[in-house]
Amino acid sequence: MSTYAAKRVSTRDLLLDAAFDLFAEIGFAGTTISEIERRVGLAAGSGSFYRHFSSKEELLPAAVERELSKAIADVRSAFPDVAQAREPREVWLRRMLMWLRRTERLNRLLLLEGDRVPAIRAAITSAVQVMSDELSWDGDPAGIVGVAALHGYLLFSRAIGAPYYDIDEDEFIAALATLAPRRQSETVQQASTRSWQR
Amino acid sequence: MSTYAAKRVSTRDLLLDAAFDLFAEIGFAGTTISEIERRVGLAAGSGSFYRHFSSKEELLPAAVERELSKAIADVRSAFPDVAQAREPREVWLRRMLMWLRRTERLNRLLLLEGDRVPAIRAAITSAVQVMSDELSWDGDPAGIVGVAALHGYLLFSRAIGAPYYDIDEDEFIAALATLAPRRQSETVQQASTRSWQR
DNA sequence: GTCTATAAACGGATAGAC
DNA sequence: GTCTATCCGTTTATAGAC
Repeated sequence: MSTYAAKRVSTRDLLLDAAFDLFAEIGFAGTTISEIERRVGLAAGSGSFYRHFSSKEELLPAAVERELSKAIADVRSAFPDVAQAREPREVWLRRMLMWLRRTERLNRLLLLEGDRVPAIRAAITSAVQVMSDELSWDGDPAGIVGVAALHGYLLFSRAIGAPYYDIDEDEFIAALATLAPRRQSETVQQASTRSWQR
Repeated sequence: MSTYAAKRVSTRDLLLDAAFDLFAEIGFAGTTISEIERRVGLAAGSGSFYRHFSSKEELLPAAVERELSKAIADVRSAFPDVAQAREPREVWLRRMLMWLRRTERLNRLLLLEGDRVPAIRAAITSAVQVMSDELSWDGDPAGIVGVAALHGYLLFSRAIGAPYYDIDEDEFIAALATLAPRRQSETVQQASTRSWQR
């Protein structure tokens, strides 16, 4: 009941955090209860975990739920009142990239376990929608293309262990920022001269 | 020795294919030898698998290697002599999307196990380079942005179980195709200083 | 709430008959 | 090359002392 007691993180929450880290890193199947216990300072292999959760399966949605709440809170505190902002495209792209980094493990878990566990897919998908709203992103096609590109860039840079096609982050954002929808009148002529054509 | 015998797929190759499917679907840790045996028609739980491979670990790089060979061969037969092609951006984007679909499971496996198994990361990364060359893609920044966007679109559409931000494939490609670098006069100042900025 | 001990099931791997 | 049978380590989960 004391202020101190209220501030100390419960073992249950520590377990949820450790479990989420492991699930996102190596997947649900590869994660053992023993490793989770070890990470929070419990004796590995003792069933102490089971005083807090009744099964490993029960842990998965609970860990996702907790991480989603934290991510949403973080987005709200990091980008308050961004709705009215009028800003250069590059600033917006950097903000989206920060957001994608913050939610990187959630997205990875979605990729890993989304198929197998529909509840996770639904929870993460709807939370992403909430955060998109917070970021005041109206979802125009050009914006979606930008976010998709950042998504791909981030995921594969991580997977490859080097910048995607050796383009560093600043270069990538700069390239994205200079892309804009062509006006109707320009389209035909420019289509035959651009550099992506061989 | 007979023509028929040469054409019949060996059990070893069936095992490699089944293993690859499972690894890409549910990951290495989540895949059991029993399930692999079941998929190729062997009795699940019998050690028949071990007449072909000495361990589960040995199976992983072998399965990736086989799938990489098949993917490269498919790309060559599907897009022969594309080097000289002059084509609209949208056609190029659709071709890249086809390629990404063909290599989707390889990319998923890279995401899943690349960190844990450097050999897989290296093999897939270098094969992707080979295929990029086959597709005669010079890797200009605008092109890389396009491929990254398609990558993100494809991966997350699959993970979400619906089109990414509810934009269907044709719309997405159309949006990508109409994006072009703004003219120098509009952006040269920002663009030239961006790379040095933090 | 955590520990020791242990049950029960599972998964990787081997031996030997056919 | 496949099967039955089995070994053994690991993992999930429970019981009971403190």
